[in-house]
This record gives sequence, C-alpha cells and structure tokens, in this order.
Amino acid sequence: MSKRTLLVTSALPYANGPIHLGHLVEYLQTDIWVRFQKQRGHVCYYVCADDTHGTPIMLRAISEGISPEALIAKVGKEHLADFTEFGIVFDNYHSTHSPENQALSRLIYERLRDGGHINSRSITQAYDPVKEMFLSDRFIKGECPKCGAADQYGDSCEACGATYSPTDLKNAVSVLSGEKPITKDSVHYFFNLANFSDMLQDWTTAGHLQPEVSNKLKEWLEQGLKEWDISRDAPYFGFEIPDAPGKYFYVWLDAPIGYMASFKNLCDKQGLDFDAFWAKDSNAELYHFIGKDIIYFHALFWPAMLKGANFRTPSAIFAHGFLTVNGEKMSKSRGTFIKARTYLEHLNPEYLRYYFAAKLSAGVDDIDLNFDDFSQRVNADLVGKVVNIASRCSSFIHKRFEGQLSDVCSEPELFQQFVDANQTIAEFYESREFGKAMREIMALADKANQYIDEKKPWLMAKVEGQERELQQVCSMGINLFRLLMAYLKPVIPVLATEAEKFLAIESQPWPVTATPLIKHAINPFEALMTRVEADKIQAIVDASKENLQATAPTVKAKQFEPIAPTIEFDDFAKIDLRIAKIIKAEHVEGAEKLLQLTVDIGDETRNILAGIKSAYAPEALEGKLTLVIANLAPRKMRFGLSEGMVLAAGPGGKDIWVLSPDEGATAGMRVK
RNA sequence: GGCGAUAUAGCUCAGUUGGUUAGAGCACGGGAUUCAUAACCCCGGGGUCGGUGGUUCAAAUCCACCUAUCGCCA
Repeated sequence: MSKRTLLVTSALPYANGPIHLGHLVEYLQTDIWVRFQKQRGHVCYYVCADDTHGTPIMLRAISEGISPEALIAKVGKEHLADFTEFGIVFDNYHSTHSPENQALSRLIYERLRDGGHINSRSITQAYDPVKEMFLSDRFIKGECPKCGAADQYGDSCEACGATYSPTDLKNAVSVLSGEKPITKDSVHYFFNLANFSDMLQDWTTAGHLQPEVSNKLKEWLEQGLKEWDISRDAPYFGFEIPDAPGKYFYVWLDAPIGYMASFKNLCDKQGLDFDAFWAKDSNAELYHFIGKDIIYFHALFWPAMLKGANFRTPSAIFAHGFLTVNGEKMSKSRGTFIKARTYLEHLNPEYLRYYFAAKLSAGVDDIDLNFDDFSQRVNADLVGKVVNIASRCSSFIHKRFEGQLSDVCSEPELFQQFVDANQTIAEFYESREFGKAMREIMALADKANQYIDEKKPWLMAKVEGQERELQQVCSMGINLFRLLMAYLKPVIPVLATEAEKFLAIESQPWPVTATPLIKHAINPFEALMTRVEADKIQAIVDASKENLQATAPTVKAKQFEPIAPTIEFDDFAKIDLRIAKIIKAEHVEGAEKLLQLTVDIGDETRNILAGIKSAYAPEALEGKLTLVIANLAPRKMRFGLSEGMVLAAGPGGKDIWVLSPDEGATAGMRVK
C-alpha cells in the first residue's frame, strides 16, 4: 500500500445559524472517510471554515445589534464546538473572513481578470430606498403575476411554480423595510464561465464526479454556460473588489476559496508546502465533500476559477443527498428540525455516527433518519452484537484467568478470516459505501457470536479440566472483538478508544497484518456503550419543538408601518395617559366620522370628539373603560372642542378597536 | 412550467451486463440457551418489486405513458 497525500474538505457552514442534523450527514461522512485514510497510514488533511459573508449575515448582525465580526466569531465558535463534540476532527477550522482568504480571493480575481475572464457592465436591479441597498430576489415579496398568490418571493411562486423577475411582481415590497422597491442601475462584475465550456465539458466527464452528477451537469452544459455575477454593491459584508471601490465579492466567490485559505492558514502554522497541494502540477489528491444542492458551484464555477487562475483542479467532488427525518423533510413544527446541540444534550453522538454510516452510500440519494430504526439498529448492532462479544468473554477471562489471554491462538484460520476481510471493508470505506462496510463488519460480528455459541464456554466453565479450552475460546472472542473495533474505529472513535483501553493495547492501525494477542493481560470490562433510551429521542423532538418558538423568523415581510424613530424615556413621560370611563357617547350632528364622548378621568370630566363612528355605536361605548391622552392640547374642531384623545388601533372603517384596560383599573389612574 | 432522481417485506435498504423458487438487517412467530447490557444461537411466516402497456423464449432489471415523493432551474 503506497502512501498517499490527501487534502479533504467539507462544505463551509454558513455563519447565519446553528448546525443541525442535516449538516452532520456531510461532516460525519467526511470525518469517517478522513479517519479511515489516516488509520490506513496516509497523509491526510481535513480543513473547513465558517462561511461568513453576504447580506443575511450583515442583516442578522444589525438585528442583533452587534458587528458582523462579532456575530461570525460567536457563531463560528458554536459551530466548532458542535463539530468537536460529534467527534469531527478538523486539521484546521478557519473563517472566510480572514486575511488568507482575502489575499487568495484577490489573487484569483486578478488572475481571472488579467486572463480576460472578467467583464463588467451596468445592470438594473430592485433597490430599497429606505434601507438604501439593492435587493436580491429573496428580499422582495409581492403577489405572483401569474396566479396572484400573495407573499411570494421575487424569483418564483411557491403556489403555482411560475418563475419571473422581481419587477413582474404585483404590489412588490422590500422585505427589509416594507417599502415599494425602486429600480436603480449599478455596475456589476461577471465571471465569463463560457470561456471554460470546453474545459468543463472534459472535466465533468473525466471521472471526477459521480455518474449521476455528471449527467446532471451535461444538461446544464448543453444549455450553454452563462456568465456569473460575482459582485455585490455596498452595503455588503465581504471583501471589497480591489479595483472597484464600493463593490464586493459575492459570498459564493470567496466561499470555495475559503478551502484554500483554511489550508494556507494550516500551512503557515505547521510549515507545510501550500503549493505542493494547490499548484497546477500538484501530486496531492484534493477532495471536496458537498451536498447535492451546491453541485453547480463546485463542479462548474470552482474548477473553472481554479483553472483560470492557474491552480490545480479537484481530484474528485463527492456529493451526498439530504437528510429526511421519519421519511419527511425536516420540519420545525414536527420537531424534526433538530439542532446538533439539542441532540448532544440528550444522546451519545456515536449513535448517530454509526447510524449515518450504516445508511450512507456513494450516491446522492437522500438518507432517512427513522427514530425507531435508529434505536433498533444501534442497540442491535453496536450493543447486542459487537460490544456483547467483549462482554460475554471478558467475564470468564477475569473470573478464572486474572485477565490473562491464553498463550496460543486456538483458531488461527478464523482469526485470519477476520484479518482478510480488511481488504473488502477498506474498499467499501474508500468508495464511501459505508453502509456496505457496516454490513460486512456486522456479518463478522455475527460470525464471532456464532463461534462462541458453538463452543459454549459456559459449559466448559462447569467441567473440570477444560480450563485451558475455556481460556482459549474466550481469548479468541476477545481477539475477534479487537479486529471489529479496528474496523469500526473511523465511525465510532470514542468507543474504539475505550475498547483499546479495555484491551490494554496501543491505538490500532488498519489491521492488514494483525496477529492475535497472546499471553496478554486485559483490563476489567466496563460497559462500553449503553442502549438508546426511547424517552431521550422524545425529549429531543420536544426540545426541537420548543426551539421553534424561541427562534421566530427574523426576516419577514412587513405588514405594518415602520416603527417610528426611537424616543427617550423623557419623551414618553411627557405624555399623560389616563384611564377614562366613557359616561356618555352620542352622535354629532352633521359629522360623518365623529362621536362625541363624555369621559370621566377621575377628578374631572372631558369632552372628546373621537373618529370612531364607523366602528362603534354610541350605546356600545357607554360605561366602557378606555385610555385617553389627558394632556394633549385641546383642539378646536368643526363640531366643537376636543379635550383629549381616545386610544384606538386599526386601519380604519369598521376595523377600529378602542383600547381598554384590564379589569380593576379605575378612571383617573395614570398609565406608566 | 422545464429537467433530474427515487418508488422492492411492517421499518431501513441490497439486488452486478434482463436468466432457476426476489435477498439482508431490524420488527414479528416458534424453538433452543443462560456466558453476556432481556443480549446471543437455530427455524419460520411475510413481497402480483408504485401503476398500466410494450419489447423478449425470459423483465424488479430495457422502452413508453401515468401516479407519488424529493431535488435542481445558476
């Protein structure tokens, strides 16, 4: 087995929200693959970073009242903590908002520009005149021009599926301010992807991609490649384009460069040769694990950018499917939108690592997390089958032989059979057929249990003179267990490490040339893993439902007029609000909208003319408690003097609602 | 709307270039066992392979259409 050099990445999580179980499919898949490579003795670096740029980050920082830098620092820390507790070990975890990324983004941009791959021209876009920023399609809502459905985004209608441009929307408003967007021109920069059509035609069919991905891309390539808008106008959180003040790199331009930047950062820390991995003639292998939703960026833009900037292209891109829970899309209301943190608060992360491994393949199919299947699978496979082998053998070894394994291997052929399986299992791991690898390993576990069952050590224990055989059978079981743990180590590293402690052995390499432990003392057995408790799963679902209420959507179409400018408490204190009792209410001769109210505000009564005739009959008001502004300057109206104002809400007409206090308040009390 | 993927036992999934009675794990039923975290071992029931039509000596597999689910449309 020759030594390979690999650089592996997972897609960068966006710094706009927490890690959830859907994200984890990818990071666990990558981590398992990387651990496997390392266990095999290859040189393998696994780098990742937080994806930190773009309008959503900027807006969220504003809504939280902190700087974007503070926001991404906070979220980045949370992300890394979640990953770490799931056993995902990066060789480096960086940020796209880093000097390395800025320098590399700039370098790549300049090389593309100098190579004639960047164009610029003015385009017309929707613009929010209040927030003073351009609006992408997702920030405009209105009625679908085709079917009239309300509350649809600027690019397509969720109700009828029509696609259109934001200018087609009826009654369009900015999601940010509620204002009607205007259109405005601005110069944008474009990456001319079509220059790379031939190169991509070859690259996408040269074995770098899964066949289904390759087919998908063929479709896009046949339609002809369009230029890619890589710039955004200020205000934007990102990197300013070097030769274009006020213009920023679109987040998707610098995000994949973040892979390089994170690795550059690692190189600087560890003295590695960056060019050995990224130069055009690099011999290192470069792999990107991604979700199938971002294939376009990774299989077209990214290789083209690298090519155009004179860097090497990826060895392969591995796309995976999405996670469904109980057969359905993850849903906040069903409690199946589960954050990594919520899971960690209740269940052992290795359960999920094993479960995902058992279901993952090299394809792009979605995988389903079925809670019943999850606990059955984990309990049956890991606890019932694998750990059980150690459990059932170690008791004899300790009770009868002081922890000493026998001095011979009684079944060398069986042991060798387990060692020989390493090749098949390794092939499955290598090709990301983790489900098949797990099945293979569990078949070995079954074999081990069958062996013990056949030998019946518990009968030997009762027969005098069979001590030696008893020790041999149990030692054999322990040795088989050891190999199983070596094979499972990429998936369940914590359990594997615990098992190594129990076995009193060094960290296990991939068992290509393993020999049985002979005359070896092991440590007392302690439960290595406990069963999944069903109530914990329910607790996760419940907690996920609660999260929903805690995290109300932050960006929502504004239905109401914008909040007025902030005032100080002193401003508020100037307003003297009083509880008032309506003593008398009557129509005003000749007035269309007004009612005349006589109200008791404690020590005095007032005459108030209120514009609420359209919504209230006078007799319905008499005796009612309400709120009035008592120190409003009296106002002379056509029908008389109004000595205050009754508080009411609503758009008008029949929809006016007079405010009233809770029971117990009495006329004259001041509101404060 | 266009395009793609998927649809196999109660559940989660295998089924290589079309080729005997369609497989596994879990669940279920029966038996055996008691060393082991009620684990393990043996046996068994259960599927008109989403639907309809076609090609073929032969279709889960190839083709067409339909239905459902998921995704993509830069």
